[in-house]
Parts: sequence; structure tokens; C-alpha cells
Amino acid sequence: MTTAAPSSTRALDHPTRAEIRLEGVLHALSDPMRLRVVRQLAADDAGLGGLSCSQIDLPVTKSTSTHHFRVLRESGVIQQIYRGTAKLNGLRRDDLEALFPGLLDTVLTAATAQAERVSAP
Amino acid sequence: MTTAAPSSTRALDHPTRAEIRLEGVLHALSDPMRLRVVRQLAADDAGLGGLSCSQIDLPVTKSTSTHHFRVLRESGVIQQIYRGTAKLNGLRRDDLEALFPGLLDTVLTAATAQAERVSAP
DNA sequence: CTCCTCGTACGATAGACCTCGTAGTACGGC
DNA sequence: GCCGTACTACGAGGTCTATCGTACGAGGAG
Repeated sequence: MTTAAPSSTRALDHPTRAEIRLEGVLHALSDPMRLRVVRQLAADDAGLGGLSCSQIDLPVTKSTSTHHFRVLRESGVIQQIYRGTAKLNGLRRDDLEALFPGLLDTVLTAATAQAERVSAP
Repeated sequence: MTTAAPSSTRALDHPTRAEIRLEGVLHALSDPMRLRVVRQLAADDAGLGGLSCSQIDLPVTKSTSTHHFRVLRESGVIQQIYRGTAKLNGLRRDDLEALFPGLLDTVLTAATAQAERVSAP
């Protein structure tokens, strides 16, 4: 069938706040590619409301990107909304902060520190 | 044996502080069993200097326990020292705090919060 | 309308991971 | 010296993951 999909607004499945699990979040963040995504989203976070998938630079194919975005979404780390042909991604800061206070910022700070440490002379 | 193994003090391979990677730590903490180990070690941390493997209660076989302890050690989360026939485990709080300030405590707090949330009525 | 871009779905593959069981080594007690 | 305890090593099974390639639907640009 082509199936009667309500095409007005394609909706995506997100876990509710209560469904977000710490192990899932940690697992999502433990992959270098996904950590990279989260860092880029965090950098943008202050200025805008979301980045499209293609705005985020990853050294993998599109299929793999889609996979990582899905893992991030299903673990509750990011939120995805369709906007025309693009899909906007944003961190679920409020939910994460309510569930695990300070976790996201601590991980982001740690990631930045490590990046500087690794690339340091 | 024939091989001259210095049996005086069996040494275990630990990563140096500089070798500890954030992704490795997050991955180590993203497994429920290992998170459980870390929580028990943290609970003991104030009182003693280490718990033997068998003092930590895990619903898996010993082989599996050994595996998880190894992952925790090789990722730099815990330190292991032989003491006679037992092996004492302790968190590497200083190293983790130096590399990723606040990370361990934030995760431990989050784990406790989630445990209460899940088992709550 | 036609095309082009954005992202998805599906299948495939190779590697990692969690779990276990059995056999083996190191150390302390008798 | 002999045995029991504590943990390890090795191998195996089953599942999950990361990556890719190709083919497809949805929406804007011309």
C-alpha cells in the first residue's frame, strides 16, 4: 500500500521523559560519531533551535548517519522534527537535566577537555 | 612453568591516566552489571580501600564477572590489586576526577536517582 | 511537470559484546 | 604435601552494532 500515511506531518517516535534510561544515554554517548553529533548540536544549541542532519559533518555515509541519529533519538538524547525536506535535530536538554542533573554538561566538558588533550602538542 | 614469571606480585595491566578515553569510560558505565559494580564500589569507597570480586553481588556467573571487571579495569574506571588469593577492586576516583571533573559523581547520582524512580510506587 | 536534494528502508557483512561452561593457576590452611 | 577457595583463560553460542550500498518516498526549485 502505499499505505495511508498521514503525510501532513510525518511524526517520529520519541521516548517520553520517564522512558529515558541512563544506560541507554551512556551507550548512545559512548560512540565517537554520536558524541561528535552531540557536541555539534551543543555548540549550536545556544544560537538556534536545531541543525539538519546534513549540516552535521560526519565521516560516514548517509545510511550510517541515519542510524546514529536514530540511536540518539531512541535513547532520548535528541529530538527530531521534520521541516519540509530537512529534519531538524536538537538536544533534549530539559529532559536530560531533569532526569540526570549535570550529566550532559559534564560529558560535554569532558569531551572538550579530551579533544584538547589529544590534539595537544 | 617454565617460563620465569615473577610470581612475587602478579601485576595487572592498567591504562595510565593519559590513556583513559571518555568513550571507553562511558561504554564501561553503560552496562547495567558494570554500573552496579561501580555503585557498590562507590558505596564502599568511603569506608575501605577495596572490595574483592566475590564481595560484589552480581546475578551472573564468575566468568562473566571476570569479564566485566576486566572491562572496567581496561577502560580505567577501576583499579585491581592482588592480595593473596583475592583481588581488591577500587574506583580510580583521582584519575577520573582529573580527566573528567564531576563525571563519576554525576553518573552515580543519576544512577541512584533512576533506581529510586524505577522502583518507586 | 520535472528534476534535484534530503533523508529512509532494506539487506548484507564483519566485528564486537554478553553470557556461559569447563579446565586451569595461584595462594592460603590443614 | 594436599585440598579448597578465588579468580583466570579459552572456547562457543547468540545477539547487537557499525558500516556500507542500492533503491525508494517527500518536498522544494526550475
